[in-house]
Amino acid sequence: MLRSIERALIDGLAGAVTEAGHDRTVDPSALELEDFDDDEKGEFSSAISFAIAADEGSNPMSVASSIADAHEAAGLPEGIGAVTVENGHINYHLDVETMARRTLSAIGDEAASYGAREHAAPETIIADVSSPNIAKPLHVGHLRNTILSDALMNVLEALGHDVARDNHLGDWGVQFGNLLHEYVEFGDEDAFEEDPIAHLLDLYQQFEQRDSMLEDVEAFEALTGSFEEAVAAERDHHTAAGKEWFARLEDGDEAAVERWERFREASIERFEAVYEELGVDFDLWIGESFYAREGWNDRIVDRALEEGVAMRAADGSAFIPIYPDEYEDAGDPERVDVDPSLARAREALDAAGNVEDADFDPFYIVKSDGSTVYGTRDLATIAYRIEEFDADRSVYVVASEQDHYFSQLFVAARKMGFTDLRLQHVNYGMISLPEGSMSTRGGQIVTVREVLDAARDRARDIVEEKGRGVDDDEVAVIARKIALATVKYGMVASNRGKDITFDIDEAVSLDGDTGPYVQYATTRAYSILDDAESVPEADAIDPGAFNDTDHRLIYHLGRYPLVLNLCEERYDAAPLARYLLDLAHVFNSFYHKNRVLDAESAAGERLALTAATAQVFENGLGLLGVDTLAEM
RNA sequence: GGGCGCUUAGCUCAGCCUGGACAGAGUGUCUGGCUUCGGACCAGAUUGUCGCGGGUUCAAAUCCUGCAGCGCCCA
Repeated sequence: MLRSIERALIDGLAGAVTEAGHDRTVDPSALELEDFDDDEKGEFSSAISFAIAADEGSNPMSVASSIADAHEAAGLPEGIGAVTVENGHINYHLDVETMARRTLSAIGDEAASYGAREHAAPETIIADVSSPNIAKPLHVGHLRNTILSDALMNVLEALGHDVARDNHLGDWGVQFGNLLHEYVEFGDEDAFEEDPIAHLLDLYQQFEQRDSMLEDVEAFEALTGSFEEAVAAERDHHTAAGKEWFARLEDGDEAAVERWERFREASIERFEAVYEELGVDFDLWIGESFYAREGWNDRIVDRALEEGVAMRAADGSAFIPIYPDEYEDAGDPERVDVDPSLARAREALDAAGNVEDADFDPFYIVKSDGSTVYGTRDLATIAYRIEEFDADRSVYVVASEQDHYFSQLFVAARKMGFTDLRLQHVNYGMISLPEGSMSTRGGQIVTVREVLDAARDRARDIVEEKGRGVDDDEVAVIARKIALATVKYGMVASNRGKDITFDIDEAVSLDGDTGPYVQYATTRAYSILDDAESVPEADAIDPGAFNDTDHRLIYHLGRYPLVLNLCEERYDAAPLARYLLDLAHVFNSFYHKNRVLDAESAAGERLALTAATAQVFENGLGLLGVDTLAEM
């Protein structure tokens, strides 16, 4: 409703500007949506009078008045009750009765699909989400990724896109050769059965620590050179063995593949338990290994070399050269501008003598030992998504550490001739934990398991202390849902690009801007509705019966669809999370100021409004993956 | 050495992309509110060189630019 009024206002404003004798084009940015709280500003306002006055050398106040008069004479759009001029601004005021009637009937009619719509330009979207490496536990980074991408994809689906979530597992690469080697040499069957991921992580770290051991040794100059050499030789032996195991894996060697599959299956089994607890689901679990084992990587390499997009280096590696001026807009097929030929790279290489010093960035697709890398598999994934899925957009929900990598990948893809697909890196900032909030066990990673357990324990204490109408056997279930709300809000309430400090104490304290605050408001709405004998339909109420406090709530309910649009624009779920916090504030204030049940007037109207609010909470929290609670 | 990003109240963060009317929340601190639909709440008070300098503009937290600090990536 606000959206259609906004469009009508822009058209009307453009007409009024001309009618009042001013020469100025009016675009949508000329109109601003204001908060409902301010009587002076109205709900929509325009400052276009200042720009016109500056051009004409006239007074903004009189320009504004002339436009407002012209607009009023031509007729204001339906739903706008008045136009005023204040401080040179043109302010439009909603007709509150129309707003109430239209907003409440829209929510009543559309119910669970209020806010959702058919998209004018729907896309088929495939997104890399979560994407953990197998043989390692899920950590807080995966937590943010998984929760953000789940919410974002839910929103995109609600807005009419066709979305496939692909858990793009990191299940291929030389590190699994290393792991196979460690396992064969030092692995323990029983320990693996007991807790496969923990055991594999130990082996993995053991492999990696050989490097740091070497550094330690180098630090002690007192030690003899021969000891240093011995350590280096030991390290080299294991590195070579790891590479050999990965080569065996790539060749399909039975002993290698069989073990690797065990690692993969055990990891996935553990991951699935966590995902289920988080309440998230995926459409695809393709993983990097698929592209290696099904020949997609080889085809990418062949194609890149045959078409002269990639070049061989002296050491046998192959790369696609990328020039600094090509990065801009590579994600957008309509604006991308790259030169796939190698002429420029050859010149640069001649001038510089070697790849490192040349004036381009090499995007490697084959290493000197012939094995493939990340980039090869990501190019293969793009080819697959175009050929097998006919996707319009390939989305990568990956931490912003990878910004540079993805801008290179996108340029490389364009050079490969993959021009039909929109490529988008949805990056997000790092998560850190405040000092002392949780044990990080000597600098090791903080796992999703640890965060969830801590959140659940805190939530349980609070439910036991403050819960009302909660039976003892329900405490655990409710505590779990509250814990999830705290964690999800902690991950998604900040704009995705920003690093966040996740303070579990603050998140679970349930005071102020937290997930449980929104849950609490919803529970209060349910509680009122429960006590009502019946809730009137939206078209059976008198829209003139509401007061200012009611209007404020209605206005916020009407904003909901605009908020989803904003989420799509930014590819972020944070606007939705914050909107629901706002709505909870407004609703809490509403029922404190206004009696609902047995009110002297407008009882039925406020019940209908309460029902509509509960509906919007359900819809919005549902997209964020947060459960509502009848009791808490 | 090169590139990207961040810097707004004591703390955690919106607002910036698309410039506009006194810069907003939460938290903290202080005050008030339960015989009334659930006090995990509400009402009020308090808190700012919008990192620093320069520029563009009728108008800059917002756009451009230089610098500083922090983070990340590449080498």
